Amino acid sequence: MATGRTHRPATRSRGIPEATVARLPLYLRALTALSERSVPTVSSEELATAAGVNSAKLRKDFSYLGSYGTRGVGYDVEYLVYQISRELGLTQDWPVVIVGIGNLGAALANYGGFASRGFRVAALIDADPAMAGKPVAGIPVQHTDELEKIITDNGVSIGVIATPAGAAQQVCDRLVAAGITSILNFAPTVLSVPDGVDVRKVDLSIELQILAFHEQRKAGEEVGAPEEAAGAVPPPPVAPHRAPPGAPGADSGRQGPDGDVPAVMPA
Amino acid sequence: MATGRTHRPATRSRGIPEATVARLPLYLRALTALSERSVPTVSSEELATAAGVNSAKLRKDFSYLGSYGTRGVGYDVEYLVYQISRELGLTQDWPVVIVGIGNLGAALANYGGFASRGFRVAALIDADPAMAGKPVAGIPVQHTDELEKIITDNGVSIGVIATPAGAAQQVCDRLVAAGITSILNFAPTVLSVPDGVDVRKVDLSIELQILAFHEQRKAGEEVGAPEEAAGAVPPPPVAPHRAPPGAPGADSGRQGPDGDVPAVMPA
DNA sequence: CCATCTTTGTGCACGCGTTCACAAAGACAT
DNA sequence: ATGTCTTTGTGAACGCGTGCACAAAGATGG
Repeated sequence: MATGRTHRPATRSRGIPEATVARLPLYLRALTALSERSVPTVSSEELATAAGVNSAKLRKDFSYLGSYGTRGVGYDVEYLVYQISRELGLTQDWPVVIVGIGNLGAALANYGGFASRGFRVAALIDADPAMAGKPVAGIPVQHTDELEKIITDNGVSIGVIATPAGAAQQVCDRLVAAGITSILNFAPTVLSVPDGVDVRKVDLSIELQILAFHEQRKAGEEVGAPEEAAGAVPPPPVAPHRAPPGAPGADSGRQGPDGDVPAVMPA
Repeated sequence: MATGRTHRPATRSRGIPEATVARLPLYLRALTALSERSVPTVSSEELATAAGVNSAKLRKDFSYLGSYGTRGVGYDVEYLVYQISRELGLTQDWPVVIVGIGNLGAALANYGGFASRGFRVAALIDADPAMAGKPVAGIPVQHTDELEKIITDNGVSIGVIATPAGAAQQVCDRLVAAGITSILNFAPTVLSVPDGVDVRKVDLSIELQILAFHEQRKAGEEVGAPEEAAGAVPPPPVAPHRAPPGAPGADSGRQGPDGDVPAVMPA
């Protein structure tokens, strides 16, 4: 997958493992589809297949929520949809603000899916004065100066950061100071936040790099062990200080726009 | 984080744990920043802080790549940048195709960051005939009919799916049939692929739901145990078949555009 | 009311990943 | 050279997550 866990090792609330929480949305999606087809009940086997997981894992996940199944029959779809929604807190309204209305921010704002499942775009915020007032997805963009006021007035607790990497930490600090306790970060930076604030990150660059790693591995196995040019692994730095011995100019002069691109970006 | 792992449990190639591979891009990013500031060496402690991880973890991660550090000094920045880049396969060119040029697809295409780190957008593909030929981010969009030809002609092995959920599996099948072995999926669907094909997914909806879960938990702890309205947990379905007893109409009639939205979307 | 058959819920074992804690390696000063 | 001080590399313990396999629960049919 393309997401990454951040800090906060075990959030184990009432005993629900973090790994299970991460799968609940998957089950919910599959169940919603079944619900729309008016399927009354579903077995762990069927649902597991639909969600792309192991049936034993699914049953164990559900066991953390309680015993909602009926042996010999399976799970009641509607009931399970309700239970999971409630457990995830989707039965209530979650106002969300998106900061950084560039290409990605605009795409996220236009993304109608927000409305369903209890998430509502309360405001769009951007630092560019030229953007102020301009409607994006039917919502007028507001200037960063209004950030604090917007957060408090709307009781927003979830913020989405889609700014360039350079502005992310600063925006993050302001969001947290204004009372936000959950952040979804699209900027390619490590955000530092105080305890009690959750951060999850979405990073296209990292995902691509992980895929490249496996891709290279696959290609390498086929041939035997091509391992780059010739001398497999260049010898470690013998004279550690100053310029490294074996390090070729491969990545030299690699600055450019790197490190300040809008949302999801390499490195 | 906002990404999710898909199938392929242990990819443990030459002994590099999957968890370590997922962190290498993080280290690389921090190292690149240091490199640009011309910092010659860095200790595991400093680098770990910059990457937002534990120093012991970082050292163990690097130990899988080999002994590239110097005791009493730290790691040579340039050398490490090279080693990690090579390990991740970033020293070679990776042509990528983006399928589904809607809001998100366009945002990804416009995202200049692709260029750095060896990733190159080889083509943009969309099913809408009206989009054909229209340039997005300077690259003319091509029709889906050309998909197979584009893949083979350019030797593309990595594909990005940014189509509506309904079209994702179909597009995925065609990509795989055409020879693609790595897929980054932005559509809110579980893709099934044959062995040997890696899939990673980015799902805004799931990330938001996970944040909502923790947010609800935080709010609940403060007050005591508000747990919804009154009767904490509605009794389990006594008459399992037919309509579930306690299930309120909370999520009823929840179809709408759900399940066919462009890229990242709820449920 | 009993037998059979389906499917859940979970005890258990295993493996991966994380973290601690420290010995060894090497830089640096004297 | 020798000693001190810094920092790496890793052995070992621990905990979480996964998957197997099965007993118990309940539906269903006679």
